[in-house]
Amino acid sequence: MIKEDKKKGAVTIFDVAEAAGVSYSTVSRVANGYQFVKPTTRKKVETAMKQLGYVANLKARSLAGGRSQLIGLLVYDFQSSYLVEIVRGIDDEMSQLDYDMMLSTTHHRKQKESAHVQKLAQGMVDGLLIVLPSNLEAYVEDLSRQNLPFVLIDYTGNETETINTVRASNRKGVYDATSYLIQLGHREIGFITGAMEVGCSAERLQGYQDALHDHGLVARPDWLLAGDFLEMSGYLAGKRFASMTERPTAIVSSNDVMALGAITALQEMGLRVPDDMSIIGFDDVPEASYFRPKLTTVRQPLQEMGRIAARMLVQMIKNPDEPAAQLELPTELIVRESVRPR
Amino acid sequence: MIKEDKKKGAVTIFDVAEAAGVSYSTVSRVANGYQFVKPTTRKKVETAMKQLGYVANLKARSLAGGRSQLIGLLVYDFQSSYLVEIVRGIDDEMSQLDYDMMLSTTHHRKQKESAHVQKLAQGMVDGLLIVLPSNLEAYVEDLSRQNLPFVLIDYTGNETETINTVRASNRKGVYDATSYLIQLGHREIGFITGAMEVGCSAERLQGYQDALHDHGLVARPDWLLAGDFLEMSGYLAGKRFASMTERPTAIVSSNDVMALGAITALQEMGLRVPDDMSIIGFDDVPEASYFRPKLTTVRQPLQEMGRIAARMLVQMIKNPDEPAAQLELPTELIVRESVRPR
DNA sequence: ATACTTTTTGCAAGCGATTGCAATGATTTA
DNA sequence: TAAATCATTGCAATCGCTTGCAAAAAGTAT
Repeated sequence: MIKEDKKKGAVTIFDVAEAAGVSYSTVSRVANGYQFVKPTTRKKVETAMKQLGYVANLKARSLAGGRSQLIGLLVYDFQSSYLVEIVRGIDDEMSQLDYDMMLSTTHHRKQKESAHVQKLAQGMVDGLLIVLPSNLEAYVEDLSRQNLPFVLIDYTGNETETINTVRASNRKGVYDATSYLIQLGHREIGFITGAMEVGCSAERLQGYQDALHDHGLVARPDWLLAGDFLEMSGYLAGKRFASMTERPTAIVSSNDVMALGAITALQEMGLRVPDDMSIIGFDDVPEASYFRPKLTTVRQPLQEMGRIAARMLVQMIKNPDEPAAQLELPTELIVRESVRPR
Repeated sequence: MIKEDKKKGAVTIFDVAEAAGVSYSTVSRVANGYQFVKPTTRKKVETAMKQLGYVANLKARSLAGGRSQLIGLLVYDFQSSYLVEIVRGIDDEMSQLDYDMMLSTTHHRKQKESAHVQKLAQGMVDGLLIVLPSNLEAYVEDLSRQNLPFVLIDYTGNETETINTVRASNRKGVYDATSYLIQLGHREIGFITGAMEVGCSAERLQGYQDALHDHGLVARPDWLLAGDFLEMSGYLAGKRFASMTERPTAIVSSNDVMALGAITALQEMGLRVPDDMSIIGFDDVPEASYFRPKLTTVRQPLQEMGRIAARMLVQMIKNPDEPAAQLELPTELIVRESVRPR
């Protein structure tokens, strides 16, 4: 009845205040769980809120300085399973922590990145989760200045000591994968790189090179093919490898999607995997185990990374003075069917 | 210089107004592309905005009644590829239309649905895109009352004439798939249903039954197994089919994920697909073509559905008087490797 | 130059919350 | 019983922006 007065449906704290016979500030305090409210008053207000179906207006709340229970999620793409997996982890955790997320996709348009960051920051989020390849310097400063908490996922850069990051052990993961191949008797091992503007690509390459070196092998430059994390580049690399007169007996790919592309290419060229060529990926995206042969790969705990980043962020939001942390999660070699002893 | 006065970084319209020597309302008008602003003034303001790096504060803007360029996206889950595909389409289109999206996942918690809807609606979005199984009555009324534009994706219900929906031809898709099997000589055809609380499940089942009927075949009740769209239920159905003494020669599954589960089960029981059993899915999620045997399936244009829904919504936002439309997109039979003539 | 339009601008009133500060009531202490 | 203390509550100012309304400026016709 009472609420029918107003034209538009929205029930405000004033409506609740009137219904409960208290002032609007008291309603606000109840809504925010402020401690100094007389229990009986609290009850009255809560009843009124329930009865009127009051829902806080986020824009107003966060404009006035409160929390919006909204975090921003900035990713560069949404097509790759890699990102979807991370987002799944984030979504899962955030939804348990009662946060919603605002998703912004830059679609690789570099110039848009910092505009997006600005928009989100000045916008309405309590914190930011960022999965972007690089170009960080452009907005990190802005963010710190506005002291908006943020966590970088899978970012690999230098001056990282003062900011929160969550990543996987890229170097070690590839190092282990390469060592595994070597233990299986492989001596001629090729490598497909990721997009080199992304920090982790260099780390993975390093893992490959270190492993060869530590086992007394030398990396042949012609077996180091440049990829960009997309399937097509893996496919092309596969074609290249297949048509070499001296070809390696095993290949390490900087991610699963390229590995899958490479296998397709190899098969098209009449080579069998793993009989004629072993291949190992990185990430362990869902497709890796659907594909036949099932892909042997280095699992990066993507969902877990998302979850942890989410928790870190909420932690930062609650306590902004928390010192920054850099987490590196362990990777794990998942043995399936795409590798065979030499 | 000027902006350094303020403690916090945020540049407001007041700062811009001062720098440009005009009133704040003028700045607001320029920011919103209002027509009655003298060109020279507009230029001055724009220069000042650029120089100070002004970014509109969304919360304030939408609180005051403006647009937020934000749409809400309500899904019940984020684990299935089916939803991810739809979201991909939406993201793609929305980002071109310069909207951001706020993602809320209900994680199947029914009671949370309407709370989420409320939150988003009272929150700050200009419109809502909803992918939820059912339970619609609970909030559709709320939405209409607040006249917040919204579009339902893949919703199948009755009283749908007054609301915007985008869906695929579920019945026809399964009808075609079943007919295809029949044309290939199959006479004994099993079926795995989806979760029956979801509207499209009934439609798909109907398609199966209609096809059998139209070809003079009768549906055997013991070949109609209940699934819930998740892989495990497909797997269990596969086991059931495999262990029947009289088993069908082909199976139609209400979605791909269950079909994949069923194939796994059949293989485990020593049956070859498609040699001993043909199977056909629905959706055409990415996994369908990675799997071996590659899955023959009915493609539902998921990304396209997302894109179209996005466009419809933006249309509604711009012109709220637009009449509601119900779009049904055609499905398409994708022939791969999991079906063989009887 | 005067009166009348038509553009451009500025002021002020919200939008729906949060919060510091002051006032009220209740409870203790002396 | 008065004074002092502490939990409760209310008022008013703010957050940054949109917009109706009225005043100022510019342009036209007389």
